[in-house]
Amino acid sequence: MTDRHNSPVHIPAFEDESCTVALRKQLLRKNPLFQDIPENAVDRVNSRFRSVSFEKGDYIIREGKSAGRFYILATGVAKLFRTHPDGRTTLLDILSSGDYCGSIADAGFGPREYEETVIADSNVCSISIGSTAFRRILEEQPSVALRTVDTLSSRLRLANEMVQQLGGSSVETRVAFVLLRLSKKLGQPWEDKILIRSPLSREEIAAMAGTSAESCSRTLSDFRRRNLVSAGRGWVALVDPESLENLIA
Amino acid sequence: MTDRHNSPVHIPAFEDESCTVALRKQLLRKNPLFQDIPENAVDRVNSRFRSVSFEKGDYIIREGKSAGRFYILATGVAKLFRTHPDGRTTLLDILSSGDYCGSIADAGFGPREYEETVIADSNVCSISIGSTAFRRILEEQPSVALRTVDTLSSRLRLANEMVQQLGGSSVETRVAFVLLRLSKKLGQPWEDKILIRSPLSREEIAAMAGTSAESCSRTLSDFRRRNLVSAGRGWVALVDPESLENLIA
DNA sequence: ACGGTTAATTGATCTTCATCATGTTGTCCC
DNA sequence: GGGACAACATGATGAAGATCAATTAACCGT
Repeated sequence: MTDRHNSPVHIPAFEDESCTVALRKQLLRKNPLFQDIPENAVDRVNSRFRSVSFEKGDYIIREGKSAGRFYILATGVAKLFRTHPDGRTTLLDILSSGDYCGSIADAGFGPREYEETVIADSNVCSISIGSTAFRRILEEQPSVALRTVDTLSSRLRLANEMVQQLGGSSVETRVAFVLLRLSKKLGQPWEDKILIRSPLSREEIAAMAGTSAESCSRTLSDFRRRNLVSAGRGWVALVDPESLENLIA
Repeated sequence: MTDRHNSPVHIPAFEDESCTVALRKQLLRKNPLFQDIPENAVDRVNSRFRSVSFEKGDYIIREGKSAGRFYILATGVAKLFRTHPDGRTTLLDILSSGDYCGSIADAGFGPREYEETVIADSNVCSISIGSTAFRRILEEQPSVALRTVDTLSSRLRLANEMVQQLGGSSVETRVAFVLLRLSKKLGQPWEDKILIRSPLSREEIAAMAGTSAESCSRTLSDFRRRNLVSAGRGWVALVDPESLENLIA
């Protein structure tokens, strides 16, 4: 387990970023959703949001609670999951800066309660808006609506890919798939590898890949032997993404 | 196997509907996406679509083919699936009247090729529009954009539910889940039961539930013994949806 | 109504993976 | 730097389900 030495747990990616005012202000313009709104509309849109911070471990949204707000993450990471009736949990995604969660649909359409839970996995700064107000923006700013449609389409495609993987692949393939997906989203170069910038236990990878923590551990050990990944307590880095990609195809 | 006698294969649900002009014209107004466009815009929007028919077995869209069109089904059913590299197939959804498929994103955003395949499972009439033209409608008619966002959100939620099921449940649960989902979408009362209005082989149910045709058959046999479903060659009807629902929870 | 075709069923076997149990090691905190 | 705790690793076992094989019977055409 030589991998474990010189662990990356303390490199900046894993530290809290501060949630400065400047950052919160610039979030809108950096966010894909608002990329092409006209200059003169930025302030008006911006003023409708308010900022909200969460401590690590806080619920951002919670299954069963009454829905109605929409959040965009500025800094930090959060975990999006669904809970089975028996208490087990399926990790659907890890959200980071620019990602959003919550409900867009309001009273008329869709469920009145959140069906997913989002928990801050580090300190998180976000901006937030009520669904109804957000819908007003969508009406007034067609470009935002188009971007929203695009982003939702893209998420839907990812979800469908996941359904395909879970439905028809081995544990090895599913774990490889999850790692690649996370690295594309949260990857950061580190010592010739791609480090996944999020605390990530075996249990959590397992919850994403639809397997058990033990099987996940075995698979990672195997990947390590084949020099495909480095992994330690709470972190994973990809050494050879191409070969992992081949495992899936 | 007394179930099999008096098969429903020939009741109207399974017959082709004709694709009349009147029907095609009314499609827009019945479709959720266009439900609240102003009266005076209907014709303008309508004129941008063109109608396309498909014979049973035709490809409507095909993985790997260059994307760029958007289809709304008027009559008939079609199957939406993804193909694994090894040729196996994951059935993601069964589309029927009012459902749509294809790409909304155009050149700038998203992949240039379809990532899913849709095959007509009966004769299908649809209306179709280029992605770019559709985006123009989204820009001009905010209500359509909102509806599109809502529908995508709803589909995404369904996909996430599916991920949860596939990731953490037994074959029995997954099959029950798939049957319930299909019955909600394609259910039709028939002899005190809810018939699923679509040709549906064990293989296809299996492809949706992420299992093998044999396991699916065993599960259905068991459900039949417990008086939860009726099923024959190519069809399934729910006898006791409540109990099936309990299997999932 | 009668065969023929092919989906569906059922049984037997083998593989994969979840689970349980136990040992190991990184990380945190002093 | 050292001890404690929790995460991780790994071995053994069993259960769920995939796969292979053989039989049955639903539906179709005539």
